[in-house]
Amino acid sequence: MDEDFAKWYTDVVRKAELASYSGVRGCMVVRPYGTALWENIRNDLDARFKALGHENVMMPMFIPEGLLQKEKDHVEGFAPEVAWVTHGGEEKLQERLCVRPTSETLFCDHYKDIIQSYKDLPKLYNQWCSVVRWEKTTRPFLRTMEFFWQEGHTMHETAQQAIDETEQMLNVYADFCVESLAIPVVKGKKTDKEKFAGAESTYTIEALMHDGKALQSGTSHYFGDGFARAFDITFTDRNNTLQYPHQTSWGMSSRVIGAIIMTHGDNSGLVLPPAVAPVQVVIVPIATHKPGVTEKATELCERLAKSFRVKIDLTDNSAGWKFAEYEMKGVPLRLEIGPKDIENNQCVLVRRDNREKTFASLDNLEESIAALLRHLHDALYEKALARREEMTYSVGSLDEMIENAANRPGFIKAMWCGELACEEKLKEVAGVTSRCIPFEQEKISDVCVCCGKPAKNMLYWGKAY
RNA sequence: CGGGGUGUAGCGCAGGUGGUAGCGCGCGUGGUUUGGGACCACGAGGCCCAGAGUUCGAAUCUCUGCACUCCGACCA
Repeated sequence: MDEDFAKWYTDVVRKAELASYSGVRGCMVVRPYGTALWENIRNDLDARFKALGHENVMMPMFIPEGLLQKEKDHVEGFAPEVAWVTHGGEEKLQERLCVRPTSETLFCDHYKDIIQSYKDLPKLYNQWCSVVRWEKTTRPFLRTMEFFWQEGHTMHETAQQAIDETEQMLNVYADFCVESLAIPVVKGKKTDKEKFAGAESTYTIEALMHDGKALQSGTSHYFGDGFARAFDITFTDRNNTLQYPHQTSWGMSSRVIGAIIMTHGDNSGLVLPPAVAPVQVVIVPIATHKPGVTEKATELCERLAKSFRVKIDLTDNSAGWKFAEYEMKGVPLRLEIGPKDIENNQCVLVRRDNREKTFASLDNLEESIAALLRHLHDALYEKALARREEMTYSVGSLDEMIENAANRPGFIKAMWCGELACEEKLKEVAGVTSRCIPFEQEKISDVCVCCGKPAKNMLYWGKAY
């Protein structure tokens, strides 16, 4: 994986059977294993959203051109990458329809109809869907023309409530990454240059991949009342005066699957965090030709299925083949059971992350497995965190920035004056973009790394996917 | 969208001085195996990316597309 990270990545996607290329440029077939992984991610996140009062809806996949154009910054941001439907059957359409690249405009159009009074607020909607962006270059999960995601769109009585929602949802994403994906993230705010088209402010969680490149893993936007004004959404407030509601949107996409691959994967393939792994324990019976082995292993599988996502492999592939196969697929725990184990009322448990083997009694096996899965999750997180720390460093001067950006992959911490010109210059001379203004600030120096004028903030810089 | 690379069996590749194709893995059947990618036998599988051109004849030569891929620029 160190020689050619890009090839390693696409090999893992293919060999672990997450996705295949399709006949459609830039679009992938998400295979059953990849789909099961996405479903687990989705169910986990969905429960977190619903616990906070959000409701799921389903919007149309088409946006009439006129609707898309209502908010100026928004259309300018997305116009270059939308797909247009111009014909219905043989008939040319009166008005072109774009295939949604994101659904702010559709939600606004609908909110206009259903929001009349402060009593109608807040509206906390979310949808799970796919969207299309006409990307120039694509890679499975990281950037595809059609991708899968959820987009939350909420409307609030006051600016403060909307700001609170924006921050709350960013925290939901960050907690999800840590608790379910074992991926450490940096929480922060995007600079104006990097913020979402039409947003007042954009918040982000940034993760660092194995190769030192950053991956934006979730994002949450505060819109103020910009869209509400553009779409003429108004409500009567508690003092019987007409107001514009305040809005947010937030999204996390199937791209996080890319983050999982590039955060935890190793030379043997994928390594999946137990919380979302389609198979948490794979049972490999040994010497199935010996009497009783298959029966005992099957019985064990049925028993464990009550507590874990478990699979038994009874194919006649060799044991060694199965070991390699499930390592490639990132299954967190392998359970081996053979004639010798059966005699001793035990089995062998092997961790995917460090291949550590332990003999476990069949009597309290559920506890042993649960503990190992917990330890594995923690170990994945600690390892990823340690690597991120190792690859995060500070620079104080422009020369140092250029030198390090070229030779040392990772997050680069540096002070910034707040000017767009400096961001553009750093992009040009060092090839780095601002990842975020982290909530956890630290003072490296008093002056901007680029222009030397007084600095406003410390930023994370880096090369991004 | 700019620069490079690659398109031949499911996958990885070879072949190519023009004469309709081969290897390894995988796949099917039968058998022997099974604690780190087992083995034997038989077998199936290809408009050689697409279109046009040159030619008696094109997988091979010439154009033109398209797809994938890597490196930039742009974006979740």
